[in-house]
Amino acid sequence: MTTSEPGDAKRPTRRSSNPTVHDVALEAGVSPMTVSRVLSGGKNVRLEVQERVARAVETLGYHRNENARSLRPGHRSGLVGVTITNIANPYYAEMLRGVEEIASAHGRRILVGNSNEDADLEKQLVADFIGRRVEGLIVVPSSAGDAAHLQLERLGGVPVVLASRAVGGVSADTVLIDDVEGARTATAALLAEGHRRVAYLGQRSVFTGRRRLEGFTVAHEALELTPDEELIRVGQQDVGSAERAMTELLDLADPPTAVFSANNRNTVGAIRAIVARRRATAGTGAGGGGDDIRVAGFDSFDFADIAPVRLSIVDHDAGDLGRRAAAMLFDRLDGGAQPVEPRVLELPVTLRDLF
Amino acid sequence: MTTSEPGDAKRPTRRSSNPTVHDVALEAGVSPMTVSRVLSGGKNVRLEVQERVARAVETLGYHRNENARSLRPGHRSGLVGVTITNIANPYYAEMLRGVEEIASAHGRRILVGNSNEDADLEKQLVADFIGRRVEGLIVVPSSAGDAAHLQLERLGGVPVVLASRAVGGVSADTVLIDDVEGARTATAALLAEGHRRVAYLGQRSVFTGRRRLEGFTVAHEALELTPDEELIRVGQQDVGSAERAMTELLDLADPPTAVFSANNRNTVGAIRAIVARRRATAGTGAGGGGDDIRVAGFDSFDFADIAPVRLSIVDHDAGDLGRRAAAMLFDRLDGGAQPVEPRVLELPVTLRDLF
DNA sequence: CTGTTAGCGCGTTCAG
DNA sequence: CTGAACGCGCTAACAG
Repeated sequence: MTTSEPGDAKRPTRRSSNPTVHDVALEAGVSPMTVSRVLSGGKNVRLEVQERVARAVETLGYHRNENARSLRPGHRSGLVGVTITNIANPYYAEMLRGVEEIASAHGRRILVGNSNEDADLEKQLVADFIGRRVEGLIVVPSSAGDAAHLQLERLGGVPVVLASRAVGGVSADTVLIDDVEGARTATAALLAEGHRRVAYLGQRSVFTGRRRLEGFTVAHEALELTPDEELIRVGQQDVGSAERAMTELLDLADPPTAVFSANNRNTVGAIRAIVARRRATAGTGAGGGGDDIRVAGFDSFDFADIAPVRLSIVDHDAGDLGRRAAAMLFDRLDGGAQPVEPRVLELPVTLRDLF
Repeated sequence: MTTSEPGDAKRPTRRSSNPTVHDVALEAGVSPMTVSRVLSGGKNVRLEVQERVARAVETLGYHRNENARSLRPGHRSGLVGVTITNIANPYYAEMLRGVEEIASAHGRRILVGNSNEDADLEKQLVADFIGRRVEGLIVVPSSAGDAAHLQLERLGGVPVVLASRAVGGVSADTVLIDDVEGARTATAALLAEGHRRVAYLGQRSVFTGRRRLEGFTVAHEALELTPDEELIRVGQQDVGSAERAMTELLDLADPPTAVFSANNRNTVGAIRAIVARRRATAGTGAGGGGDDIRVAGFDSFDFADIAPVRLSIVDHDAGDLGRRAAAMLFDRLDGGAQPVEPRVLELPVTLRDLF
């Protein structure tokens, strides 16, 4: 044993490291336990002693070690894990803010990870979060790969809320937006105006994309129409590829007269293509394609209301999505007795004409 | 050797709680220490035993408790705290993604808090983060209130990197973008085109706002001009108020012929006002204000390149800001011997004409 | 190659 | 009103 200091103190007064209750106790001339008591409200401690301790805390710049604290039985970590497929996406950023707002109100902090649509990465994140003893998880599930790691049993009983997307085979609390209805309404509006060649710009591999394509199809079927496969373009992830896809559509022998776009990246790309075409054919009197194309799209964006096309937007509040998901989680965490079976919430959307 | 248990187990086999090394050890028929060894690479453990342990881990759904782990001396928490004035702002969202990317590459997770431009909230967040033993902090300092809590001494030696904004009186690593130069260049471009009544839309209370206004002023002074105070509008936080401010400017007896806007909210608002005015005076031949106003603004946005005005944009990469800030932090954390004095990095911007 | 001991910072339990 | 002891989960350091 033998660090064997001459004046051997049990604790060799470490300057560099963080001060502990012990250090504060020394400084205040009391026992660690008294410090602990003061820190948790000061019940049963003389006022004078409380002040002495408070002063010591101040002098030493003491911060109670939450990690050590959460080690005690019964104590919770105060942490919630959030994994998002792309933090930089303004939509999810707003969702994240909603989550943070509610978590904060419930005295929790959020650990945030970016899964980049990669199920393996997501799995690692979740495992790490559980290792840090998060009390719950909010997950925007990645579209690619297996999702077995989200099974409740695999999570060691940590409750999870799926946001924005559901996952096949995983039964958990889920908050979605009404993708099908939004897409259906928007498409129906285009068809009602008489358009019969309506293009679809979006995804098919992502959950929301599938649902929005379904709404697009359903709207057609309600009028006993069948969407032309040639007009369905999927897989564009960014504005650039969306613009190219739209340009291709405009170049068709029988181009669309309207387009429904399943997300704002595609909407912006489509409008760019339309504007570019309009400029190109400006003086020619050709009128070839770009003019008076009607657009409807999911999700708003900065300039939606002064876009130079006739535009309708399927609106919904990402912040609300985050708040609802968080509320659902804390309902399980803090609420009393909960129903065991998972709940699915589908948030409504509204169609807004911007012309 | 004493499993020593007729009746009394030291550990009463808790089903509900998370399994521990102890539980895994029991399941695998080894000691906790062996489990620990396997978990940290399996050095000096027979392969057969490793497999047995691995199986036990799998069966029990064991996750190593990182909080307990980080309690051991020398061990670090693997956490970095990030406070942002507004997570939902796409600009900061992208910055956050940059931070996450680098943190992830360095094996750290990020704790994220929203300060909402409130110094008190920011202080609480920072205190809480330190309580959780974050290894470092990345802070977008709030504009309102005192910032004493960001002093290195108050932080108990936890390194902090200030991002996007500096703070008076706080000397810490800082990553800024070149606000002054960006604003100067953009304004100079307008003046070079002959404009003599150039408006300013932005802030004065926020650090970046002050710097951008400075650039605006400097550009004028370089030509021995003085900006007209009447054309300087500050305090608009959102698109709506920016639009109103711009409308007021257009209503002046001697309206501006160009406008420099210090952020994208203001730019979008300005363009809206201009477009609205243009529409209102369309048939009248009055030409009153809205037409051919020239715009230059800080920060890009969705539709910048098809905006219906002559527009220039001061561009910079928020993701890069985040990556640089994080890199600076990890330079101190993981890099060997570091310079003690704080470093300030000013990222360049570029002016881009979109017409 | 494997197990035992001890203690990281904190707070509950029980004595004084 | 205050303090001592114990253990939360984990892993260096030291036996064996």
